[in-house]
Amino acid sequence: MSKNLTSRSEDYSKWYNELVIKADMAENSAVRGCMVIKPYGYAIWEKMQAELDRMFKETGHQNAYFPLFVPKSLFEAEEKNAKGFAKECAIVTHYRLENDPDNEGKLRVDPTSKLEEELIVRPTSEAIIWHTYKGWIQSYRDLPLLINQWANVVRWEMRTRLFLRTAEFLWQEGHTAHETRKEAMVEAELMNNVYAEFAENFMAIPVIKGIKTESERFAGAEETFCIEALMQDGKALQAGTSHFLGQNFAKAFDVKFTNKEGKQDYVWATSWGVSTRLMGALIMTHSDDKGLVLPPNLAPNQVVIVPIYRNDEQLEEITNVANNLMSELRTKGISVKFDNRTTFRPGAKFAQHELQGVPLRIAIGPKDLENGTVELARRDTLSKEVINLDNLGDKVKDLLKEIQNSLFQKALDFRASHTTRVDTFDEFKDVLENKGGFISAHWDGTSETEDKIKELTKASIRCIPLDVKEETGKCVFTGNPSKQRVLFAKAY
RNA sequence: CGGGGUGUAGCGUAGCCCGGUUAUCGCGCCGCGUUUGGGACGCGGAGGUCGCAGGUUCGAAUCCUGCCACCCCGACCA
Repeated sequence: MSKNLTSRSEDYSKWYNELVIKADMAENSAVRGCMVIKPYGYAIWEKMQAELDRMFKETGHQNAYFPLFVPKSLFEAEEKNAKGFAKECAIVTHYRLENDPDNEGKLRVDPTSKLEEELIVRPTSEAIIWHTYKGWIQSYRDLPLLINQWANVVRWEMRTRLFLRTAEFLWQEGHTAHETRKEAMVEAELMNNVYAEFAENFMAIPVIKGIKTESERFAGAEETFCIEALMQDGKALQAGTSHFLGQNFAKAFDVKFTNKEGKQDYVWATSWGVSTRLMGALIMTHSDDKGLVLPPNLAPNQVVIVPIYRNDEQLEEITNVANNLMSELRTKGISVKFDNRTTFRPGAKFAQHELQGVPLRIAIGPKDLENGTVELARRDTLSKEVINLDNLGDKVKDLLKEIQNSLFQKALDFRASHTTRVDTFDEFKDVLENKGGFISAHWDGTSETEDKIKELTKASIRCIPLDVKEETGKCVFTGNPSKQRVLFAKAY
């Protein structure tokens, strides 16, 4: 089995299992494609949650929680949204089991417990939330309503892929209500910017901000903003979306307010979300054949100290040095772990910490005790140096910052070298097949052309970048006039 | 749901075509000892419904039938 992380998606699955997540389905269960998030993986998710939560609150949002179950009548209220998700819903039809008279010791669904109305396990929460908002919004004084929810959702996909498309996943979903179209649009773009900032500054993943074409748009949205990232294997990954929902949901759920002029109007809405899919993005952006590479901002442990010793006296001395070092690092806000397990030898520990992506490793052995030094090793470059203990705290702090930046820069360089401007369809196919990555090409703006290209090449329009300058040209497929280039890629 | 593939110990596997001792090997696990600056070594040990059910046979991991599960490709996937 190939260990090459940069080749194909199946290989990533191997690493997920080894590193942070195990897909562990119950035997004979109808539920497929669920995931177990192991403690180390969950610690990373918690880091992401904490930072996102901070950013949401800084932009005026509050957290709340809404039910897992959505009555079918509410679910179907916004037609487009319902239709978009109809094919991938888990549905609760009964509420009780009973002993199976034909099968000793087994249970069966009690047919008398059939629900009057089926409950949909939320694939997203617009319906239940907008139903609730109706009771919360009467006046412009109740607006804007800026709420976020951390939750799990279920989407019964025909085919799942660990991390990137699991049947159940964790995410946050923001749902906001506004007085005006303009304000809602500003909010949708603002949150897309928050996601971009988070991806780039915190996760060290460069992203393209853009809007989706009509056919890739969220069901029920009028505009979908997105951030698109490029993975090491040349495929694109939608890392987050933020939707301007117009008045669609307000109308579907009858959410009206009295405006400053005393007139009734429907509110304007947005919704936005990122999920545990970001952990897939993290792995596929930075990891190498030795395992995970974590940006320091996301690492549960930024530094690990490994003692190397022959006897108890040496261990004691090393422990003293390590304890001093740890308190120095901790006062500088650096998270550090002393790996003094006696059950593993140093080499095994090195390999384990590399697998887990700990950004910096400090080894302290007998030679270091003599010389007042330590061995400092970087996970990202795999380089090692022996340095003096003096001012080690500052050195470590600087190095962590440098690793964070260098991971981002490396990913950015990769994206730049895998973004190709293309003007003919032959070239388009050639680049897609032999190089991969983003293709910047002219498009005539029609869904027909987009569909046709997707059918022929499996590449879709990932987004219409927001920062692209207008440039007249001819559609790469039809030759019809075009005003700007869009980004194509094969996507997960 | 269509096409292809695979099910043997916690993981990865040999054996299957051509039926025949106690089902192979590696990793991992447990015990003892020696080790410890890049995944240690020696000795000893535990662990198996060979996916499930039926059939053929003196005898089935191996042949036949049915079923189940998983993986890949497609359909599907804001």
